[in-house]
Amino acid sequence: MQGSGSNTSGPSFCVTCPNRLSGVCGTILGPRDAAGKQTDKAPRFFPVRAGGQIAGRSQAIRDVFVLCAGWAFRFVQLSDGRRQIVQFLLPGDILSPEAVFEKSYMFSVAALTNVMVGGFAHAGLRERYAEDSVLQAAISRCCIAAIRDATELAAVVGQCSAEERIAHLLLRLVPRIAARNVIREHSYPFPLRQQHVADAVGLTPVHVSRVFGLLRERGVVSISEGILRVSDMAELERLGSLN
Amino acid sequence: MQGSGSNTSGPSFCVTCPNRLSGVCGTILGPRDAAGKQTDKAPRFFPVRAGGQIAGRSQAIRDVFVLCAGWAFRFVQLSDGRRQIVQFLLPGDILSPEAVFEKSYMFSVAALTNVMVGGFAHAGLRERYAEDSVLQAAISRCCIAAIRDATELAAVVGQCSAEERIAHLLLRLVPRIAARNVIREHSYPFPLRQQHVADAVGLTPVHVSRVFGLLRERGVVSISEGILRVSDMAELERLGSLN
DNA sequence: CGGCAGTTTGATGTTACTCAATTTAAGTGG
DNA sequence: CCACTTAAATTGAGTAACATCAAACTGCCG
Repeated sequence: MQGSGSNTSGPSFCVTCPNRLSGVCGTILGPRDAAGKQTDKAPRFFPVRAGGQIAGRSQAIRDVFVLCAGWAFRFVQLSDGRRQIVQFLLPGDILSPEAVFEKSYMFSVAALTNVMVGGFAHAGLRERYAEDSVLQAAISRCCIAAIRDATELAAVVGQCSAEERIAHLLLRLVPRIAARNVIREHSYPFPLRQQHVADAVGLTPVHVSRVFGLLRERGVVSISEGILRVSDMAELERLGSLN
Repeated sequence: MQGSGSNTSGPSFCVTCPNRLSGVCGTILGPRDAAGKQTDKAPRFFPVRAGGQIAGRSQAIRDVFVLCAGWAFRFVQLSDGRRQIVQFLLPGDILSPEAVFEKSYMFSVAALTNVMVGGFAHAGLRERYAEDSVLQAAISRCCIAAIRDATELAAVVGQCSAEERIAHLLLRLVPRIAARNVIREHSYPFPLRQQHVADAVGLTPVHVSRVFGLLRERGVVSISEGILRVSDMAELERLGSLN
């Protein structure tokens, strides 16, 4: 894990993030201690720069991390440099739900933008997990969501065309972004490079560029200056919905 | 769910299956009642014919199913007929770990061969889940494994060539088959049609046939009469291992 | 023997990849 | 604020991998 260990007192991110994981954050956070001093219950906060790795596969787990601010992504790294991005992480998301149960990370996580992560001591969390049924339920939901998302990704990547894959990615991302942040109606902050999109849907960046070009010409979506504009949601759904 | 509701008394499958899920089975099974009469704790047994559907997406969950005998597979069905097989299920496997927590199935499950499934009443299981920490741990392991497998599948399908994908599939399957059943050294029962392989790795059946042809010529693996022979495990690992 | 499901093979088409050049955007230091 | 530098996106041409279509072949069962 890179980034200094100094503890800028973290923003109270969980109060303000109305996403599916707020339950987890709210529960885990519990007693918000003075200045992020690590106790069994209060988290430590770490800043990580864009591009920096936050967790690596097979690395021993000391903390369970929650993303407080910025974007990150979970990915599988192959030995020859290829990588599959499995999930983009937004504020409030747990970086890696398996961290609660396992001894080492199964996948890697890296920062997409500059981020702030909150780390909860693994041991302390396990203790509370045993007693706290609300926490259990939250983590369960989280794991189930991870199963659903990973399975759906496999289906999309295995069965769908380039256009469908990209549409699906955007379709899943938009409501999650919207729950946190909207620029204007139908405009969302979108810090991904085309390389990220490519790694997430199993295409090359140049092909991603071509598909985005087509979608732009057809007036479906357009991306510029880090902003995603959805002009034709119906068409996007037609392309990217699995059902 | 098809298959008659009559209860042939199920085989005591869990005693004999030394796989990662035996813990779950052993725990869930608990009191093995007289003749499969449904109580809160004892399972009901259902036979399902090859090809028959066992669970369907969005279907309400009444039972949590465990595969007792035969092969099955979990898959995502797209509206236009395409499907992605997400996992092949062997005796001892839970058909769908999310069934413990959710109200409806997220994915579909079908029988590959004739199978016998054991169904545990969802309500009863939930009750026991709240109290039984061994059961909780077993289900957690199961969910974590599902996350790992689905994520790895997404990575393979998203990033790897046809040959690599097929090698990976076999590589993951062989130890699981071996834990239950081996014909001779390096020979394993393998009931999959090439269509199943195709749906599992995101290729067409004819391309699967070609790749199998190559692998056979190169003396890596060969399949005939429902038996998979692995002649060159080292090469299979070189091709199919993610690391 | 005939029919059927599954596999194999060949010929051809399409999608997406590769390589390389160009344009645009985003920083950076003067 | 502007020249300079670098990263990202776009565009074009050629190619490889896989899909599609169709026919032939195999083993199996009635």
